[in-house]
Amino acid sequence: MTSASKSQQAYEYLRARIDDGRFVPGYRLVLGQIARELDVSVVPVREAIRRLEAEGYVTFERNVGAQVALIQETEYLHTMQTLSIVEGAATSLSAPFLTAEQLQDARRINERMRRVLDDFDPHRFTALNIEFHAALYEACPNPHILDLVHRGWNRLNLLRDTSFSFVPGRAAESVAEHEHILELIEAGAEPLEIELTARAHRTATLDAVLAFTAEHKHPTAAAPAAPAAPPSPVAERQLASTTD
Amino acid sequence: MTSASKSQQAYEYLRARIDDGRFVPGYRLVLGQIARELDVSVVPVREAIRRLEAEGYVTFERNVGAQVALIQETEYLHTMQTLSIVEGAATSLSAPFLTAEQLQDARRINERMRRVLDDFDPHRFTALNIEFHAALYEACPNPHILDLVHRGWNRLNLLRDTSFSFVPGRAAESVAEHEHILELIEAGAEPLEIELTARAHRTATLDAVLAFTAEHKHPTAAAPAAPAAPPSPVAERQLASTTD
DNA sequence: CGCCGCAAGATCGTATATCATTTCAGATAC
DNA sequence: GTATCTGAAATGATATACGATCTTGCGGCG
Repeated sequence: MTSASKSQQAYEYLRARIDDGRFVPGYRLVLGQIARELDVSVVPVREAIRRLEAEGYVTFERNVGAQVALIQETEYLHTMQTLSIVEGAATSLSAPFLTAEQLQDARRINERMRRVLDDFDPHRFTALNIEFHAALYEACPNPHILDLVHRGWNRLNLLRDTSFSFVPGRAAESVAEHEHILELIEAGAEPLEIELTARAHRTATLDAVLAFTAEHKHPTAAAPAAPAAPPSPVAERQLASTTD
Repeated sequence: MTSASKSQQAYEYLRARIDDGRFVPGYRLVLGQIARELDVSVVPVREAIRRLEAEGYVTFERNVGAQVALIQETEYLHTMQTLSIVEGAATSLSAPFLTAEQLQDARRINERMRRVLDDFDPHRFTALNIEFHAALYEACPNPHILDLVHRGWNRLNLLRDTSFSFVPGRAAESVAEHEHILELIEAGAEPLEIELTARAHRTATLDAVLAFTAEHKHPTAAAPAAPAAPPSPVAERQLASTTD
């Protein structure tokens, strides 16, 4: 049994370490060193890094080398906004194909999330959250959109373990909104309504995180132009302000 | 002046040939042969192909080689649907940032499209169409979404030169819808309205192409399950039927 | 004291060489 | 006549080697 190619091994090795945070953003990826660790030559490692580069996981500079992609301040905003759009679409497109059984599964996952609320474990809650949403959008018949959703979630993983660690109240709201989405799908609601509800669900999390961090951020590094911004649609303004 | 790296050269070489159709889908990419043509060794060519693979332009099988990605029957549908979603979002997000001048530019492009209608040149019309839409979405502040739109257009390029070659009446409708979108933006319409209008614009093209091909397709290869399907929302049903 | 230039080390870029796998033609057996 | 086996040719996979480029630290000079 010939194992996977060295190139593939290297890809998986790097990808795993980037995903779980052992290689933090900015971490320098030295070809020779990685090759030695894997006991291969540098050629397959280079190929793996090319793939990761094309996927946005690492940045590469000629004659300088690769490093785990740096995330800007605004990266979280952009990722969440993008995900809100593609996930909303995927959920809506997926809805007509969900069987009663699959909807039951989703509801069971949401029930487990509700129980986790009592003895709150952000990591577990986030894992269930992914499971719940995946159950709703995986039936999307358009593979491109599905791929975009997966990429969005992956990128989100890079950014921080979970949004729910930061915003206390958000988890409970989230469970309630999940139930609402389930009801819409079961009732055979208009696709657009499902899409916009799913989108709003994500946007609400984004807004909650932004509002929370805006309040709790180190006052030393306070926002320069908006010392006491009103709390409402934070996301929209923040995203707009990142045009530079 | 050191030129771009060999790896980059190879990437651009292949990409150009895939984009303009000299390398048709299914075309076998033999490493050694390409390396000889470019007068480089195979290593940089391999790296280039890894990038193209990650971007979906080529498929790769171990110990067998690479070929230009094959497009399934449904690929056009999926690409257009995905593009309708991300382009709609990008246009909507971009709208608030468009200056009066930029809107003027877009309108001028649309006027040129209108003039092309008289002496119809599908290729030229398509080029202007890209220009028009780019003018409207390029101001989108979210780089991820912008990237998705670009990828969508690129993939569309691979599929066929233009949708407008196929559907006679669609070009004129398209120009009219462009004008409508411009008016919405100028009037400062709700973001959601802009988004859905831009989305519907693309969906309408998709529907027109589907309806046209359904009618004019070789009767020998007729649709198996829907011999005389009603004409209305073709796209939705077609997309649904591709779940397999 | 700080800036500039130079040299050494680190790292990347590419070519070449060798091994592994696949493919396919031709031969052989049934 | 067909099927299966076999071996050579084509191609991909990886390792090694060497030259190119960048980074860094040290020493001289203003």
